[in-house]
Amino acid sequence: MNIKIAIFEDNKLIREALQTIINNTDDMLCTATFSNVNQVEDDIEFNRPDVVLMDIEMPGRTGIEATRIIKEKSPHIKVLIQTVFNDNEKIFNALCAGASGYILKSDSPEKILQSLREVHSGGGPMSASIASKVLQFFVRQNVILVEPNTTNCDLSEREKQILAFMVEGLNYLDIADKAFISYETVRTHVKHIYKKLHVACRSEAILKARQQGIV
Amino acid sequence: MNIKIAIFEDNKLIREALQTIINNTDDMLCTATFSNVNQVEDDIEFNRPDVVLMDIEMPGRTGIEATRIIKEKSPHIKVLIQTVFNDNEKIFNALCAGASGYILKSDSPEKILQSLREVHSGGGPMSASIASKVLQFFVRQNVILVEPNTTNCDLSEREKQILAFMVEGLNYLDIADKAFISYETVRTHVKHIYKKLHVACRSEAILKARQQGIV
DNA sequence: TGGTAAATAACCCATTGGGGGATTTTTACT
DNA sequence: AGTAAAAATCCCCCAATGGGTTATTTACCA
Repeated sequence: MNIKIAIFEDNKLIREALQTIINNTDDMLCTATFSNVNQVEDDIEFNRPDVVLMDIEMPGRTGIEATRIIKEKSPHIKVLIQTVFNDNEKIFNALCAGASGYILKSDSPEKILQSLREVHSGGGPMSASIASKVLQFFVRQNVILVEPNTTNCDLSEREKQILAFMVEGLNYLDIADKAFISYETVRTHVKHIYKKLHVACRSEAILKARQQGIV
Repeated sequence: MNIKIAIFEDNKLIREALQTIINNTDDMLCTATFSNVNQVEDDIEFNRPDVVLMDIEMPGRTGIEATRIIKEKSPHIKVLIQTVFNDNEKIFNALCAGASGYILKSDSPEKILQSLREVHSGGGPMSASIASKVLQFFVRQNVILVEPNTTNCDLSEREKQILAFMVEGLNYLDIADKAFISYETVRTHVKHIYKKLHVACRSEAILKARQQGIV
């Protein structure tokens, strides 16, 4: 029943402190600790934790790379990133790598334990101040490029069909065959689709289609 | 020198209260107030504010639509969204529409004035609790689709130059002129860039370049 | 000193995208 | 019912893009 936790942390003192804290908690068990992520694939393979507490800064491979590897191999394992830094881009990268939550090392033990429980139950704990900065970073960096469901979906049924074929990777000729219309008609539809979606090329249209669930 | 502010707010009491607060502040001037956004194009055209204080919920066209229109026509105008709601999706949509910041109507006048100054100077004020919720919403909704800095940046200096020209919107011929090389060489570089960035077309390359700060 | 990477350049060819224009069918609205 | 708008269909022209291949020169590194 206990939450099985693995710790990746290069600092021995911190590592052992975390282990002690976790093992003195009723509903948790620290089943393994590691001082680096160089064998993270094997470590995870053999240890099978529920949650990984991951230091973002480590000698050799970083915690972000390790997070990506873990989430690729075992998407069900939650990763809680822990760091001394408050670096928007690092946090951003960690989130992209699949981290479930993000806490600071300065957070209290109670906060850490609570965050471990939260990620385990599917939540995404993150200190509000961190979240605010990251969001601003997103907006500034134009990471948020999705136009939400407003201007689109005035695609006609036929246009949606054509777009779906495009998402499948078909070229105009193949789409023409599948849709029983001429090559030129496909092109006309595609032009209309681009205008309505405000895109200029195929891959942008596909991106939007996916993001907005038009397909 | 004053920050010129336009208010869009359907509630007359709130609208006039905001106007009074702003006009009693040294560095700000409320140059116009509107009870709806149905003529927002013209309103902005004639009024030319620095910052727009926008109610998200209004009869007729919503503040989100208005925000998108404003940012399309006048990207330099900052929009500060104000609402009684704390709805992740609404906030998300507002951000996508180009809003610079997001505050609650329950925020104090001081907070509102401070936020107006922040957006005007390029910041993105947002209550930390709102940001946290929105971020979690993003992660859950898989809005964040960006592959962070992993495989790229092995671009050569020359390739980065070419990519920068592409970001500026130049075509092959113009890039060739600017870089003092032949059209064909530009094309060769571009092909290499695409391979290294794992993209298949110009706009994808530009997207990655922006997101990963290669430019 | 030989191999590798980068920069340069050229060729061929298919596909794509943008600009028109045109006709017919369907839908919608008065 | 009649008309206007939108959708669907088709065609042409042409510039730009993307992929592949090959080749030469330079520079650097092991």
